[in-house]
Amino acid sequence: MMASSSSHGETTTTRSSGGGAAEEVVALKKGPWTSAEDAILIDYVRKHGEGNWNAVQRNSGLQRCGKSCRLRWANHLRPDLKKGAFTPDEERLILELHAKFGNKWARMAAQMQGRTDNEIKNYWNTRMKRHQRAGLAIYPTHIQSGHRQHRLQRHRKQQQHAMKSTTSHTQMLDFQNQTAINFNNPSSQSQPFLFTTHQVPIPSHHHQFNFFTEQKNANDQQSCDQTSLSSAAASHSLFLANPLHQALELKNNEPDSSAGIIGSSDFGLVHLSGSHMSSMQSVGCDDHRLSKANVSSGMLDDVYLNAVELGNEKDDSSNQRLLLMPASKKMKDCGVTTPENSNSGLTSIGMRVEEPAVVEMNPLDDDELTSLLYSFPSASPTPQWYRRGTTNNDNDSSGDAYGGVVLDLIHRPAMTLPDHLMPPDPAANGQDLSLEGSPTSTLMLWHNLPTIY
DNA sequence: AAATTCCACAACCGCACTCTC
DNA sequence: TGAGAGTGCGGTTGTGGAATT
Repeated sequence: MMASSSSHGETTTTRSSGGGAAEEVVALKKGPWTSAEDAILIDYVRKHGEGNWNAVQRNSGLQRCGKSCRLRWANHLRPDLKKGAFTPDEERLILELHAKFGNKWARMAAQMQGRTDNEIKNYWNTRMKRHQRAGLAIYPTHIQSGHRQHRLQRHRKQQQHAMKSTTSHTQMLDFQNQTAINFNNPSSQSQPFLFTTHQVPIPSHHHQFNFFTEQKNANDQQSCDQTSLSSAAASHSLFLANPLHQALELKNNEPDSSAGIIGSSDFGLVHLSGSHMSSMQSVGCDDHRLSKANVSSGMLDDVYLNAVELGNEKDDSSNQRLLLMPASKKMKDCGVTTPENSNSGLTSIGMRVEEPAVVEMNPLDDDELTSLLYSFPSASPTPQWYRRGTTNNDNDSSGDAYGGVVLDLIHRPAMTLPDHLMPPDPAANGQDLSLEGSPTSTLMLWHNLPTIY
């Protein structure tokens, strides 16, 4: 049994020995490094090389934990580090890399000679804050449009594949036309169903919207391919790159936006809060061999994902189709961590974190996201800022700037859900997902979905 | 000049992966 | 095959200095 306590920059680690007496092992220092400590560490690495960082403390007398040593070396003492502010070229590169990778700082750092993930992360975060405050777009137009064009291209390709594909036990989902959405009864784990809800106190929402592309062979569970709705939101910055999302975030930051986002706390599709936005990431996974890639950012995974991606592009017979599947079932089948057993990989909005490489494979684009949003009940109570956005209030600059998008969203006719789209009786299956109103009612409230605070 | 806010940076923390035994 | 150590990564927090009020 190990216990740690920390005070005045020192962490004392004790280990209870058999007799019950606590044996003091070591007092590890915390806080800023001194030049003397740096010298010891540099000397140690010069003699022994990098790695085995826990041995540094044992062999050099440095009262720092291995992690701290590694970090200090990697971020400050490494001889190949580039010091000083980022050059304009580097700043441009960061933007491009972030558009490509999302918040994968280590991967970005790997592309930037002499720069550390921490540096890039700090730069990005402060820049994000600044831009958020100023209400500016995160990406310059050329990166934004380039990225979008790239994704649209892929999307069209995927759509062509989908159109060619044959029908199987699950119906094809056409996001553009909002047809053939298969919401099967979730009471049966084997049945496809869109939602999994878990009654977890905010902010740990696990309300997921999972989408799977399925290979031709429906029985080949290993070849399943899962992406999620949040992939359309991609990284935080990609999220913000979308005017709709910008609008959402801007609105959400308003003092009077206490009720929620996307028109309603009851709508709940997107849960955002300022403090959580930084963790917004892209989402997705591939087959079960790639399930680890869902949470890993390893280069080998990248290589593999890229290979898969290339293969998919070349192989017209892959016929990937978008399916709505029960998240827990499908994800288990794919070897993907499910909300039931892990919080990891979930964004603050309850969306699953995706490997950026899969973002590129993701057939969902912002358009599909918007289409999907349309597929949800829209006639929900809206907060003040939301209603303002719909009235073209000229005094509301943010509503003005993004009003078109928001307005379009809310002014979709309230949809009615057929019986088979109705969520299950919570009492019957233990799921706490419910709709308020009749299936034919135009007012449907998802009253247990996440809200914005 | 003092107080407050903003900003950049360093460091820590928790989680998850990989490797070895 | 499972456990534990080592390591990497991303998010968050703490801190000191600059800028602003």
